[in-house]
Amino acid sequence: MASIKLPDGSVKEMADGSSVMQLAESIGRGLAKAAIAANVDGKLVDLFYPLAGPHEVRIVTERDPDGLQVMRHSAAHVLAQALRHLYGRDVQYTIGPVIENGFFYDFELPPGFSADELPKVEAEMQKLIDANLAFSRQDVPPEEARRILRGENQRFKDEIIDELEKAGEKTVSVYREGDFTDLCRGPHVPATGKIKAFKLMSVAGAYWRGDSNREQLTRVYGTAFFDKKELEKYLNLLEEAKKRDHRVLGKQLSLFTISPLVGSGLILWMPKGAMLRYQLETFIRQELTRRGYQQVYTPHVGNIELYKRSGHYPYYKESQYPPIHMAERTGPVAGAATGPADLSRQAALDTEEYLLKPMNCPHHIQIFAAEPKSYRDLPVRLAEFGTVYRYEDSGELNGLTRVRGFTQDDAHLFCTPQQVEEEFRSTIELVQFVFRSLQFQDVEVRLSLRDPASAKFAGDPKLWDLAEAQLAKVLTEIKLPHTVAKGEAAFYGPKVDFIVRDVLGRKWQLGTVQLDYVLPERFELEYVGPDGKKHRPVMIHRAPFGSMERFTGILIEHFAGAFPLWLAPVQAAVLSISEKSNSYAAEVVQTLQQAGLRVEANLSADKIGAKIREATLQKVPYMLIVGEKEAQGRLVAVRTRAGVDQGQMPLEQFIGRCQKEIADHGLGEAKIPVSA
RNA sequence: GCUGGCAUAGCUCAGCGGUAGAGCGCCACCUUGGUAAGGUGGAGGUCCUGGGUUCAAUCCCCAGUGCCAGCUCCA
Repeated sequence: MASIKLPDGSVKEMADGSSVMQLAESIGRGLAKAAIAANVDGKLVDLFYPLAGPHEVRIVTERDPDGLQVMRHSAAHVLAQALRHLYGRDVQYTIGPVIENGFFYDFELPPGFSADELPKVEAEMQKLIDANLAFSRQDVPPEEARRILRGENQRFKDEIIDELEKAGEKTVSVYREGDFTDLCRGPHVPATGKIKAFKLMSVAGAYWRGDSNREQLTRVYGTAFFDKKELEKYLNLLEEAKKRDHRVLGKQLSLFTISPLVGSGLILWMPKGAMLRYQLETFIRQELTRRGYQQVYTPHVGNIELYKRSGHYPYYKESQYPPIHMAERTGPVAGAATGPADLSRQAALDTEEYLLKPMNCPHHIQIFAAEPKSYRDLPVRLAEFGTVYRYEDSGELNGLTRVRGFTQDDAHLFCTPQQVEEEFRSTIELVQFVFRSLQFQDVEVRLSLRDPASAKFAGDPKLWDLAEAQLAKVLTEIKLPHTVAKGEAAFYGPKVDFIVRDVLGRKWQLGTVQLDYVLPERFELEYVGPDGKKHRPVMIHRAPFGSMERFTGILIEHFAGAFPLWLAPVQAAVLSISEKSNSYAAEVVQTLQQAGLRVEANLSADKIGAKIREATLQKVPYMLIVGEKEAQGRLVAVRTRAGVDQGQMPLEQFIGRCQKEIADHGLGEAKIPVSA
């Protein structure tokens, strides 16, 4: 007998070999109808899975997130089947997993396949869904699976089967629906009719096995839901997300631009974007002063020897702008060497090469090393908004979030080994403070460690172990939930990264705190300890924003362009009712500017409705409507960008409220109360 | 870097083998209007760049550049 324990704690006895479906039916017709798959002892299985002996079983239905995943995976199979029908047996299907908002499947397709074909593919899929083809499963030895899939003319599957075999699998599973056969772990929906609403989203390239040296496949993305309304909701969400895209808002709100003539990935900050950035920088600067940092400035280039010494050059040669060769300036004409001194000078110039700096740490290290240090001086915290240049592959560039020139809100802390944990803790707290101040909720904290198997990581493994242990200890002490990523460390040390998503769901690393025992070693940094002897300091690299460009990009999306008052490039728009009120409007502007507020006036011949509309679209926090009534009483009529008419108030009162709102960085959905 | 798509007015986009359009924006005039679009007129284009096919190319072909999506990479 199969003894089935259900989620409500009850136990059901069934004949051995009874299927999950039979179990569901025995519980209720409704459940059987809604059943998609089942969770048996923690494992997802098909409805035809046979039960024997004691089990804990939970029927997975359409309402269960697992059910959605199973159905989407089945949709991927239907996609493959449809492509096979349309393009023949040469179509190679490789892998087709479920992803966060849908699924994809990678194919080798006839050349010329493009997104234009998707409607045709969708139509074929719909036919297969309408046919309500049942899924079936067969467990076979690897050799048999190989034979079956070769019979289907599939060559990529061999490689997958080989791996499964190597991993010790004695049997592998093959699923069929209608005339389509695929190697698959399962489970699947009972029949294709369970796929109620689906859409193919896009076509893109992808490498077989994610290896850029191997076959380039065609990846078809799709999504599916149990309900047409759910699908529509999702598609609407995507539309809304596009409107928040910082590249779109950056243009609409005149925040930044990129000119191909200047260069790809090089950001031109327009006045409004620059003001936003200036406010962020001011905010950080104040924080740094409070926390005992010292500001420094360093140049945008550095001798290549500096980076050879630091180790950056060999590691990151690929993604640097090519070195500037001085030799090109000292050819035969320019050289005109006449004496031995000139010759040696020219020889030196000939070999000199400069890099646009890919990072600031080597420069800061030179500042630290410029004067002898005592343990009494430590920790030394050197901060700079340092602009760095990295030659990213063209395909990587993306608005403000992936660029070739960017400014880090960088700092390097030099401390004694005893100070490491405290300094590390306080920098983590600084990053958290920054994120909190900007109302970021959804931040992934990632502890990035080295991969001992990789040659990428420099320095003494013992120091790595120490550094990694220190980071983990601090994270545990401050109870900061985090993920761990092996192999993601910087070449010189482990780090804690703060990662957020953009509106399209892509993850970006913003803040970072990195522990480094390697660079102090390479540059032979030292300080004199209480014992009068030389000791080696430890470095912490940290950037709460990460880069001003990327952070600003994410911030634009975060606020959908409606920045809190303290950040808004224009804080108030003064709108005159008619040109008769223009002189008072100008006076209001001047008064507000004198009070330190950022104001724009609209004195045009437009009607007030049009002026309000324009300022609202520009997401200006406050609109001050001024007509003859206001002019007489030195008043302003306040309207928020959210569309709330807050009525008239004395000009001075408005200023006072703004100053208060700015000072406490309150989120500016125009929260000035009408009374008080 | 790879695969695919796209590139037309300041912006968003339509269009066609016979040298080009809309809406918004801009400018001017009229209007002086009280909380999300007043009216009229006007200016504005190397149809991304370079080759090729053609009597003729913005359109078709090739190459390049840039952008978009994904992959790969990522300090």
